[in-house]
Amino acid sequence: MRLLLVEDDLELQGNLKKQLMLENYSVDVASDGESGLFQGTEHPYDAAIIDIGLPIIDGISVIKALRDKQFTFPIIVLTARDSWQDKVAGLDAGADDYLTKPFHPEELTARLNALIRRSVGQASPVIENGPISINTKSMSVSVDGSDVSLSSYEYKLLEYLMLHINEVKSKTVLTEHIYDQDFDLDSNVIEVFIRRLRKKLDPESKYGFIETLRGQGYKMKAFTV
Amino acid sequence: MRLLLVEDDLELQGNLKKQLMLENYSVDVASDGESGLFQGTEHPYDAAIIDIGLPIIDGISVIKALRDKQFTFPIIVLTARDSWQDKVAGLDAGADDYLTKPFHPEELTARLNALIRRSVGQASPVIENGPISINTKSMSVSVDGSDVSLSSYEYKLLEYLMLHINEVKSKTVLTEHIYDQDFDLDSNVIEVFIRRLRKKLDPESKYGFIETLRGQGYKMKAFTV
DNA sequence: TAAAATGTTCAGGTTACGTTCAGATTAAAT
DNA sequence: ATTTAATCTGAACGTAACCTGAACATTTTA
Repeated sequence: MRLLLVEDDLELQGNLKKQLMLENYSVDVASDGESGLFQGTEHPYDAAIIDIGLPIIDGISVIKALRDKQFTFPIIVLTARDSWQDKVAGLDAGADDYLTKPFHPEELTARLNALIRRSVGQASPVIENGPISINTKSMSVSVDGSDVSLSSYEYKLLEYLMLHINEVKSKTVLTEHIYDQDFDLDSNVIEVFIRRLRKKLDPESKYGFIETLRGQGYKMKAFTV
Repeated sequence: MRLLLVEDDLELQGNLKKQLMLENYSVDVASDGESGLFQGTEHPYDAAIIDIGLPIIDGISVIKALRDKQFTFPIIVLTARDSWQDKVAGLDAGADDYLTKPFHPEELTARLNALIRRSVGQASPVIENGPISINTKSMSVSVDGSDVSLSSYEYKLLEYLMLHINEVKSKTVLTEHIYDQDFDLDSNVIEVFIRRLRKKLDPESKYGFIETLRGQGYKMKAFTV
């Protein structure tokens, strides 16, 4: 974990850096707003600690500038003054937390840990297979980068196949996994949905995503890109 | 945004609830740890505010229990005592932030806003998506640079969708996050508000911001500028 | 207190989707 | 080569899900 610490009080800066390094962080320091902002845009930080009262450029402006440039790492504001307006201004500028000096170093590290824990988070729920990509969270599908809109059941079927790439799935199995209650198995719904999927995903049949294994079922072919 | 407020001082509870509702939050309250814990497990909250000193079950235990049960919404701890050990204990139990009484209500709402934004991966209080831009602080909305005035519920709905861009949200989920107490789910309020939003944000339907996924819900489409 | 704005319900119109069907194609079996 | 069964394919249909304008109810503002 790499941190940026922007603090003009050199004694405090040194102490905090020491404490943070004890907690196994890598720490870069800056002593004024300008170089803090520069550093923040140049390196990939996991979090930043920024004093409000800084030479050249004040802390609030640094935070605003970073957020404007779409940097999203967590930021903790340090404020010497015990004025709640300052804290609110910091949070409104895009900071995630603040600490009022003086504070116990344990407080800083506890908050840092909580913030960083939260800012990392869920892996992206995307399944890819060659030109096909599906996002299970947004239930969206794209082929060769362009979106394809599927109906509910079309999507369910595709998702199941994408989750079992290269496995042959019989119509019975597909039916069971797509419908909750048991369903009339004499129906040809699966055939119809497979047809519609093929048409939507691959109108010119140039890929042949879904293979038919007569008597056995269907298979989503694996593409080694 | 739906909040849970657990506070046994009824006067403070009332004041905070009023203040939070002014900020357009839907607020459920509890006055002891036991019912707070129960409520927290029963409804889908976007954040919780929990006092440390509570009857029946103390705040720390409530937080621990919620985190044990895998609830991940942000939690802010209120502490009457000015002891940093208490704060650290709260954070270690799984809280994301704390406030020491007495505090200014503005501080609470500023921190809440920041936390909720952060919890959905949004660092800045301004959320942009193609031609739409909303400011979660001033609750103002603009499309193509010109202001659009929304009613309270219209805004709540839009904000929730903007905080979850590209995610499909069912009418049930939308209802739960927009209203506090449970609400008649047979109603078609969501449909009506979606309709009004579409009309106000995109009168000529040239953008199609909000997509309908039949049987699943609505989705705020991501615009890659 | 009246008027305006907002929230909520209602009812009828519209459409997308799931489902079925029937005939055409294809592959396997004899 | 002929038969048979499995799959393909386009189209049709009925039904919820959704849309939509307006009415009614409630809260806020003047």
